[in-house]
Amino acid sequence: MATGSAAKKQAPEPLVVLEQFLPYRINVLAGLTSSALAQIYADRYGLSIPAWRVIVTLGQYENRTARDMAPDGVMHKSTVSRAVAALEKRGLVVRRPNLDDRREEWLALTPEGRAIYEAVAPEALAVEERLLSVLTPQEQATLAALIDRLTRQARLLAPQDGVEAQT
Amino acid sequence: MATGSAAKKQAPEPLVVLEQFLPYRINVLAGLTSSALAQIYADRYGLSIPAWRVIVTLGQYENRTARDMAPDGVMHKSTVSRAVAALEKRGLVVRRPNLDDRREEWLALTPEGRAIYEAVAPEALAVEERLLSVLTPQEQATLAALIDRLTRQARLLAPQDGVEAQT
DNA sequence: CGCCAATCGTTGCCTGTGCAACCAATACCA
DNA sequence: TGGTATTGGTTGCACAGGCAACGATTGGCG
Repeated sequence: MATGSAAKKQAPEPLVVLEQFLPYRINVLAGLTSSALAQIYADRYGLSIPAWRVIVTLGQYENRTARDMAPDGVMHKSTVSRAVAALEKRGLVVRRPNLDDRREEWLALTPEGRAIYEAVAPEALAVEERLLSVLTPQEQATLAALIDRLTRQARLLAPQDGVEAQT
Repeated sequence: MATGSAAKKQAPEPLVVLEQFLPYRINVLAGLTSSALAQIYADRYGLSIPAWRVIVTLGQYENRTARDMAPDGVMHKSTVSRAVAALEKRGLVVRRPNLDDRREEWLALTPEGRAIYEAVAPEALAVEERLLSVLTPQEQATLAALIDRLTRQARLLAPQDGVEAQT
């Protein structure tokens, strides 16, 4: 089996080459982009990733419930809960009870929250743009489509989101 | 200013649409693939992501130092340190002092470690394959190339050092 | 109508990990 | 040669976030 102890200290038979393993490469890319963005929304505005997502979602939809912040279970509900609590304490988000269903609450940006949103969003978009600047528009579209298909497939392979469905 | 308060409770002017924001989508995909893989190496073999990476790297290169486990600062050195310590305690990895430079130590898989490697690796590859099964070989190559270019670019935009792994 | 199940959101607990300070060993250089 | 800078690796500290149990409310079905 294999080449014994020749060449360059390669193990008997390398089954996985990490640098070519797709999940690894996606994770590395995700980490790098997160890190690039964190320079902006964390360092400069004191926003965590969950907080940033809440802000952006509310900037997009005006008012939403906490559950809507994590459309596909992308964030855990406890994560959302704490992010919203922090934003509320900072006066960036307000809650109004939903009188039709008092289990949930409406969330919305305060003027201060919207101000931050309008400051951070363009900067985030600028980072995205610099990132994508190495791809042609054509390639960007291709990438988006591929990511979509992979994401759909990954959702099938990942553990069901209804994990907490059983009491 | 835009359409006022028409339609569907859209905010004044949505600057960022989260679902189309590339860093977000990459992060979501990364999270899903990690989650799919975690079913295997975490649930079934009790390996964290850092531990998995150490095992794979050692399966690939026989012996390496701890620093080699994180080629581009992909993992923080403290993360590697603790992962190695845990693997050593479980008897999956051994350390030999490097007499030429006693600051570092050589790492290698024990027979038990290699056994786990040989059990986990094929399963991980199977997940990758199921993931990629929605793409043609052509598309897979395209994706790999695009990810590479994005990763290179992201490395320029990210702060020179710390990047972390998704859980 | 009444009871059980499901849903929204919060919180205590615990693990993982980034950060920075630190130790030991080596490299660099005047 | 001696002193300082660098590097490999570890560890205390703090904090984020997943999990699960919980309270409150609502829905569904007999």
